[in-house]
Amino acid sequence: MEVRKSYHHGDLRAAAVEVGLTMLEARKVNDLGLRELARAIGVSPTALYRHFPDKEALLAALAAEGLKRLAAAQHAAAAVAGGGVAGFRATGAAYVRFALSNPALFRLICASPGQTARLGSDSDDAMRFLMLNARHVAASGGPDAKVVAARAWAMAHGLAMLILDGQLPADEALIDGVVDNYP
Amino acid sequence: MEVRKSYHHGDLRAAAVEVGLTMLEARKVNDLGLRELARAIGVSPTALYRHFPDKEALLAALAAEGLKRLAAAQHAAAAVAGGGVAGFRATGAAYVRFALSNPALFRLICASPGQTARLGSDSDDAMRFLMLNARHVAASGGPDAKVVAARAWAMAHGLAMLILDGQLPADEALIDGVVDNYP
DNA sequence: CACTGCAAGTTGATGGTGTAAACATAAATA
DNA sequence: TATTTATGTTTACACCATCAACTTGCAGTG
Repeated sequence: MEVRKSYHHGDLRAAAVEVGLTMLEARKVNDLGLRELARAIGVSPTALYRHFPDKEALLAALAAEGLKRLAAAQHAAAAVAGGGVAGFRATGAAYVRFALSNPALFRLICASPGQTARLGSDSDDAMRFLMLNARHVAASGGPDAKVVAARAWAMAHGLAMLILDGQLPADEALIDGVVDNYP
Repeated sequence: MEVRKSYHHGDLRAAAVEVGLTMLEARKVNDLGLRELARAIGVSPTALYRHFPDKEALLAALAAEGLKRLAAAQHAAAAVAGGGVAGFRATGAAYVRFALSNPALFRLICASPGQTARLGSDSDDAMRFLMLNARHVAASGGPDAKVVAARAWAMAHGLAMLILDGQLPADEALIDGVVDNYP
């Protein structure tokens, strides 16, 4: 972390997000502290309160940036795999891979609710893609599209969480088996 | 909480677990504090250190008791539903229902790793039941039994977590749809 | 029964946290 | 240039987990 010459920082908010994300990369649990972050940036703890009302808002900003990166990773994976079911599965695999590569950030994303995703609505971009594929699968005479979507999301999410919590082994073959041949 | 007359408590360890579990019932996140618990029991904070090496061990004791209750709930549900696939699904539904009814405790259970479950081994009782059913399903020409087991667990776990984190609605119909018709 | 040892409580202190209030500085604006 | 305003700093408070040293009373032995 570089030393800052001027009394004012320049863009403390951006620095907080950037340094915060960097610090999160190195940990398995989401235990980032406000004072700790301020120390790393080289600023007094209370300076952060000029840019975030409280610690929760700070973490929410980190989570928002993390969510963007997750979405980008999913987009990229889907693009590589092409459309259709292959793209759908690639999206799920990317979700799990992102979680395993960024444990603390992923946990932070989950813990920052934003708002409850309404499975039917096309609120989010990822949600739109999820429902699109779910409808496609459901069309060929299966259960309701919402159920298909919830199942796919839950499976990827549960797999990621169980591995992160050390309750399932981070076995690549297992992950592929679970994600790649569903539905 | 009753007042204690004697200098010594009698069975502080048991009281800590009991009161701790009671306090967890009232919260959505696992933010139980050591001092807070001691206060509720009516004992000095450091007294707990005679029975637990640190806060983590305290929480692990709570998690262990919670795991017993989860297992009991699953057993009961399976017994009611009878054996076979119906019992299997009932186990999954009980898992989700337990999580929704005891959010903080469930999160605590997940956060206390114990040891990584080896999906093949019959280490745990619940694990044995899971693998038994997975083998049954897998026998009728499907994917590997381990994959079936991981999928079922991940789906129940993911569904519970997404609802707890407010990312999926706690819609009873959705839960039934996801769990009841799988696999 | 008296004495003694040890388990299980206590108080007090240390360094950590998030956050509020008052003050200081530099940049922007009139 | 003078003043307002955004953005820092210091200080202080209440809370937390944990350590060390002290106290209490039950249990077992002489």
